[in-house]
Order: sequence, then structure tokens, then C-alpha cells
Amino acid sequence: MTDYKKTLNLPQTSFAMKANLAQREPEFVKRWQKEGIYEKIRNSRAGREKFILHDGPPYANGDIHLGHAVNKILKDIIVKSKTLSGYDSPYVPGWDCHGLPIEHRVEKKIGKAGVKVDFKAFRQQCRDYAAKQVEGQKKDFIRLGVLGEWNNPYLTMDKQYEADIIRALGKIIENGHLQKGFKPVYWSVVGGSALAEAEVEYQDKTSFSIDVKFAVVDQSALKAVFGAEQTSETAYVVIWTTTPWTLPANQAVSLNAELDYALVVAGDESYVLAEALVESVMQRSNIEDYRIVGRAKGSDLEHLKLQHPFYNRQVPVILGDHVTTDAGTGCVHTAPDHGGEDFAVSQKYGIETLNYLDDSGIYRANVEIFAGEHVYKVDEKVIDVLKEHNALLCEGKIVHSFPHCWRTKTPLIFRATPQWFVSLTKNNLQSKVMNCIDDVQWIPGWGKARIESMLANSPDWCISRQRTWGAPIALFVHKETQELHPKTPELIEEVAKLVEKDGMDAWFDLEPSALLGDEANDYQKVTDTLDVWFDSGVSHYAVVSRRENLSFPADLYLEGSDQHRGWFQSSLKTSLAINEAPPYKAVLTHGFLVDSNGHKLSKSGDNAIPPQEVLQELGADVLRLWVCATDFSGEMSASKEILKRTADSYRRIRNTARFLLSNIPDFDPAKDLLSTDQLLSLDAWAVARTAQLQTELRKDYDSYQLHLLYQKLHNFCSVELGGFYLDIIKDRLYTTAADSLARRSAQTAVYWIVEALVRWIAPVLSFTAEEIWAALPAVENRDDTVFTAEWLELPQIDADMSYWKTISNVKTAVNKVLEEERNAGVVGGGLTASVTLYAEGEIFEAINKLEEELRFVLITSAASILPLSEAANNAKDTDIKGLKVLVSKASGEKCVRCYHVLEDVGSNSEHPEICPRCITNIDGQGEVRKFA
RNA sequence: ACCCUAUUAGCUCAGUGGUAGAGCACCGUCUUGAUAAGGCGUAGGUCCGUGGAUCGUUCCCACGAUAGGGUACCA
Repeated sequence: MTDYKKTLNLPQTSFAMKANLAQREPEFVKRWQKEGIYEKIRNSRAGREKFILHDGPPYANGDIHLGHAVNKILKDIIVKSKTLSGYDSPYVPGWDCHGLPIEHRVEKKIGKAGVKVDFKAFRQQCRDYAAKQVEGQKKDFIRLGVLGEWNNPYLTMDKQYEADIIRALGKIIENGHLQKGFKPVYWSVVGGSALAEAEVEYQDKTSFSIDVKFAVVDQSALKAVFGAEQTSETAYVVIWTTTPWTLPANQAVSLNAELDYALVVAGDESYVLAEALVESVMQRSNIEDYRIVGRAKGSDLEHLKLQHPFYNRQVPVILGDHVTTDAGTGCVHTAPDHGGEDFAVSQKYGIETLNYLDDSGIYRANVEIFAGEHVYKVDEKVIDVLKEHNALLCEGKIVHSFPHCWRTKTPLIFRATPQWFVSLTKNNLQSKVMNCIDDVQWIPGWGKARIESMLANSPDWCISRQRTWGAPIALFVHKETQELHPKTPELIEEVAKLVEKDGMDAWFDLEPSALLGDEANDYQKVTDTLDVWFDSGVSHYAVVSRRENLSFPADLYLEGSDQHRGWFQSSLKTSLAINEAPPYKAVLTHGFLVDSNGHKLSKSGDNAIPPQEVLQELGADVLRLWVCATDFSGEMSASKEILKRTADSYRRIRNTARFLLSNIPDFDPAKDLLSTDQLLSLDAWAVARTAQLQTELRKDYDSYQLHLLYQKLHNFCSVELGGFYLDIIKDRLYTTAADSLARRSAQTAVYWIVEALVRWIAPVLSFTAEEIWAALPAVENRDDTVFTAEWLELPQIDADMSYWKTISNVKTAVNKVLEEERNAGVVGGGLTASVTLYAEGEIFEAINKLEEELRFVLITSAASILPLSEAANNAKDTDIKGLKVLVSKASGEKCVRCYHVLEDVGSNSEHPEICPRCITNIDGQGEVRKFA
């Protein structure tokens, strides 16, 4: 037997079938860094329109988890797709470096600042620690294939950045939005600092629930108000509280002016309670025998004097709207030190705070009975004292959600302290912020409602912290008047210059006289630090506006939906306060990760998926493909199984590319590329379909509908290419002469497809795309990376799309009959079969058009079309109306070269084993194909 | 407690007021010239539940379940 195999053009490529991503990817990473791919991209886009995706800085602590990976991959996909669209889209990654968690880590290592180690050394340790964390995370992000300015990221602890934080504060002051305030704020007793709303999270907590009696000083006056008889019972106003520890600071009891209050007699005591709550209070106090002896409005009781339950102190009854009958007694224990509403209502009555607690939650020495006690542990003692004083009506426990510090996870208290605020009311900041929401595109749309409702009832933003590892509130206040220095803007700039040079220690080390001269004695240096949300919130100022290659406002912020309350909000507020404009044109959010049961993905539990493991087992491209395939507008489910499925579809895409590449090893586009009018009909269709799909995919990239893009891409590879086009053209690619028109036409289409495909997948399957890119046929001026490329300009072809759609349907119909006959044992593979089609009308015309080439489309050894009226009795019906198919075993010998079974195999004695078509392809002119 | 979002085949996702779609996976089969591949075919769903409006609904409305998120909670 002659070895005709050598005369075939079988697929041939060095592009490996096995991806081996875990090994291969790091090599690409190395190469990209060595060759400065990111810089090359920048050069290639110099002068182009910008698209700025501004990176939200992750906190520089701990290894990256899957959520980080998702976020960075999404950003990278978008930046790369914009680059393919021709934009100059620089990406500057950032890190959030100041703040409590790092401080805690360092404290554990070397002890508390100011106690075991001095502040400066402590800050240096924090700085070193953060820098180390940044390096670790950076390595992982780079490994994911994320391209960016990794050698020049922004860190909120950079000297430049720290200086700009101070300058940003200066701008906010100049625009009149800063306010010094003394009011209760969330206070972390573990952290020893104030917190902002955004740092609070609610968790369930078991608290005491007690009803406490406040004896009325003037018993007869009270009874008169209630119109009750002057009897011997002692009257008490009863309050309910879940925070016994706040009772030492009680300064008043609040009633609602409009509510009806009842005087209830039980035994030898009587109680003032909101009438609506009498029953519930009596019930929980186990008092069955009681009667209401009088009624009064809250307003009638104003200024009534009460005896504090255990201190020698008289407190007044005051009125406030915050008192309701939802719970409690209708009489509210009021401690202006420890409650926002308490503070507000107390101010109206001129009641001052007491400041009984120190920063770590311990009662000061001057507090009777409780000096030295910690608030977390004092509740029981307070209750004992109440009992001793016969002031406890009822005692129980309650589970309720309660504010906790989201960093230390400890319960918070409210504590009135002097703090700095960005006021939402001064200079209409609130309305400015609200008004600009419409100017921003929120994706998905509900993001807008979210941010709106959040901002609508957002209180003044407490930006001061009493911590060590934070940017300083670099201000001088007058010792007497507490007013800011009149030259604050100038001073701020001077401080900023110093900080720019030496970092924020420049402020902490600063001798006031160096800047203030003789005035130094009158002024006090503020030692508070800034909320870290302020740090990251001014990145639009310190990075986007500051860096030359970026421009304000950013086109896109892209973070998890939790950042509505975090970074989106803090950035919006500071930007309005500084620039009177929003920092972003659009805000895109993604959901959180859940497992396949829809449960939250933990960082360490059973369903944890460390990205490092995924990289090791499946590779970054598989992870990236999963990100792309998942609809990120809601929760994103991840599991081992889902990732495995993703790996399957990765292989399909990879193999499609490989097959395309393997069929053009001898194709030189400069010489062999056919013009569109030379293409066979089917090949023209393939190119046109590719162009059509490219339009759709670009639209999906632009609207960030990556999961739709994934579906389309995958379908294209499986259905249109694998199941139809590529399957059909194999015969032509393999058997016709290497340089024949028939083959070059197919190769031209294949070439266009792979050139387009490599670009489509580049933003997502970055490593694989780069690998494909290297395997593409050489063309002049081809860059050595796919990432500087733009979308492929495909030739415009006016192909008859519906015609080939019809043919494809016919092929499917024929396949079904073939399968039936295969199962019946009549035929084996397609090439062992001969088919006769019977049709009429348009279908007949369509099929008939293919003439002798019908068999190549159907991939059978013989195929013919006859009018439906001539249909044989045993022809089978198909899904297509008016189409019948008769399948029979192909007769003749199998051509050892093209595998078709034909009668005329061996008709040439020189080539007894092959068919005439093959003979002409080897020795003669080569066969002519017109359609497929 | 309130608000938002999601719930369609084992998985990922489309979709429509008129008897449910794709790809993958599964299973069967062919192929062995994409071979740790590829082709073909079969099978898979009370479209979360209940009630309502409608001639009719998976799609509209109400209530509820599950999941996720958000506001509130501070007396």
C-alpha cells in the first residue's frame, strides 16, 4: 500500500493541546515583566482617548482571597477590552495602608505605642508591615495575569499620598465643610477610638434588660397632676434599658409630650408608665394585682424632679419626640454621654455631659461606686447596686442586634467626645451630593437607589480617630477659643510639603514654633488621626487628579456592592467637598461569593476556595474564565465542581484555537490570503459570521455583560465551528492540494477566525491568548504581544447568512436519520453512508445549489437531491417539512486517502487504492470547489 | 422590623402573556487524519411555593419560602 498519508495536509502545530497552565503561566508573567508589556501598551496608546478605571485599594493585610481575585480580574478584563477598543487605559493599582488592623498586628508583636515602644518607632513598624503585605498581595495579583503599573502603584502611606491627604483636608476646610463637634459617636473601647458609621456592623448580642425605678421627689405634686388621691404609695417613674452601665451617667428621663401616661398602683408603690405599655410592663414584672389611678399627658410632667436611683442627684423629666411605645416603658433613661438622641434632647434643656469614661471604657476615678470598672463588666454590679437601693423593678435578658466594630468585632458604645466631622449640612454638601447622583451611571441600576438612601440619611461624617497609624489631622487650634488658626490653608500647605519630604512623622515630630513662631504658645497641635475611609476616599485627589497619565473624573469605579457604604460614598463626599463634582462617571458593582448552595463563601471553612490553590490546580485562565462566565451582578457561586466545569469549557476554547492554528502552518497571509470575492461560499459565510459575532461580543464587553459574551464565545466554538464549519472543511483542508484555491480559501477563513478569536479572548484568557498570539502566522509589523492589538478589522462580506442557516438545518435533519440507520446497523460513520434527499420548493433549490458538493457538506460519501415527488417509499421523514432522507450503505471501495467510499476507487491502475478526486489532487490540476 | 436582589434542566446562563431554550456535563453511538481530542443522537424542567387578575401566564399582582445584601436597632 502506497503511503498516501504524506500527500495529505494534516493538522500540524507546536501549540500544545495540554494547557499546563500552572507551569506555563508563571513564564508568561516573567516575560511580561521582563519585556515591560505594560509600558509597551502605554506607548502603543499614547495620545489616544483615555479610559480610566480607578482602582479601589484593598486593605494591605493578609493573603488575597477569592473575592480580591474576582475584583482584580474583572478590572483587568475591562481595562484590556477598552485597550482593544483603542483607548489608552492605564491601570494604577492601589493599597489602603493605614488603620487599626495593622496597628493591632504590630501591637501584638511589639506592644502598645506609647507604652512599650515610642510612637515613631511604632509607626515605622506599621509601615514595614504594610509594605510587606503589599508585596505579598501584589505578587498574587500579578500571577492572576493582571497588567498594571505594578512598579508604581499608589499606597495611601506613600509620602506623596500622605501629603495629599492633608491637602485634601485643607481643601475641604477651605470650602467650609469641616466642623469640630462634641457629640456622641460610636466608640470602640477595644480600639480606643471613635468610629464612623461605615465601620459599624450589627451582630446579635445578649444584653441585660432592666426596668428601673426613679423615685419622684415631690410625691404630692405628681399625684395632683395625675388627678389621683393623695395616698401613701411611693410613686416612681420607670425606665427600661439594655445598657445598665450607662445609668451612672443618667441625667434625665425623657417622655413624649403627646403620649398618655398612667399612674399605676401595685402594692405600696405606684409607677408612671406609658398607658399603652402598662400591661406588658406589669406582665414582665410579674405583677398581677394593679390598677390605674390616674392619667396625664407627657407634657404635664415636664420638669418633674426625680431621684437618681443610686446617686445623690436629682434629674428632671424632659420631653422628646424620640420616645415611642414600641418597647420599654414610654419613659426613656437619658444619658447625654451615651446616646445621640439623648445628647440632642439634653442640649435643649441645657444638660451637659459628664465624661465618666476614659478612652478604653473604664470609669474614671471620680465616679462614685464604679471607679476603675470596665463597661463590659460592670452591668451586674450596677444591677446589684440598683437592688440595694430598691430601684429595680424587673430584670431579664434580651438578644438583639447591636453595633459592633467591624475590625475588632467588639461591641461598641456611644460616647460623647470632641471629634472632627465633615459636615453634611454646612454649605449644602448633602444636597450637592444628592444632586450629582443622577450624573453618575450606576450599574446595575439598583446601585443608585442604594447610594441615594444611604446618603439621604447620612449623619455628619466623623473623620477623627484617636490612633497612631493614621494620617494626621494636621491642624492647629487655639487653646482658649478652640478655633482653627486663621492661616490654616497656608499652614496646611507647609505641613504637606514637610510630609511630602519625610512622611507623616513630619507632623508628629513638628515643633509648633517652627511654623507658628511666637503664636506657638497659644495654639495646640491636633494629634488625632484621620479615618482610613478618608484616606482612600481622597484617592481621586491624590491619584486620579495628581498623576499625569490619569485624568479626573475617572470613567469607572468597580468594586463589590459593599462599597456603596464604603469607598463609593467616601469618595463621593470628599470629591463634592473638594471639586464640587463626582469622582467617577460610572460605578459598576459586583456581588459577593457564595457556594453552590448559595451560602456565603467563607475564608477558611469547608467551602473556602483559596485562589492560590486554584492557580496551582487549574491555572489563572480557568479562574479568569469562571469570573467571565459568572453573572457578577448578583451573588457569584463558586465551588470545586463549578471550576471543574469551567476547566472543561476552557479546553474547548483552547482546542478550537489549536485546531485553527494547526491548519495554517503553511499559510503566509502576505501571499496566500484570498480576497473576499475569491472565497468559497461557505468560507465567506464563516468570515461574515465571525464579523457578526465580533460586533456582538464588543457590545457585551462595552456593557460589561461578560457572562453573555462567554456563552456566545463558547457556543461559537462548539456549535458553529466544531459541529459545522470546521467539521465540513476538514476534507478540503486535508485532501486538496496544499496551494489549491479550495484549500487557501478555507485557510483564509480559518486565519481570519483565529486572528479575531485571539483578540476576543485576550481580556479574559490572557495567558492562552498570548500563547496563541505567538503561534499565529508571521505578518509584517506584528507586535510580540496581543495586548497592544486592537479589534481585528474583518473584511466586509455580504454573505447570504440565511442560506447557510438553511443548509445547517438540513444537515441536522440528515444527521438524525443517519444516526437512526447507524443504530440499526445499516451504516457506521458518515463516510460509510450514501444519502438521497427528497425536497421541494425553496429547500430543494437551496440543496440543489450545492450540486456535487452536497456530500462534502453532509460529510457522507455520496449525496444527491431529488424532487419530493420521487421519494422512495422507505425514505424517512425529517423535522423539516417537505424533506425526506434515504440512507443507504455507500457502495464501492474506501479510498485510503480521503476515506470516501466510492465506486470509482481503483479505476486508475497506477493508483488502485484511491479515488479520481484524490488522483487529481496529487498529480493533476486539483479539484475545483465552488461552495464547500 | 423594613427595603433591595436572586430563585428556569446536574452546572453556567438565555428567554417569552399563548403547549419552555442554548452550551456544557450525563448516557448511547460513531470515529481514531483536532486523539489526555472530534462528530452524531437520546434523555433531563409542576420555569421556588401558594393565592389572585386574565380566555390563557414561567413572565403581571399579592402573600410566603430559601439565599445574599442593605437600612434600622442604641431608650
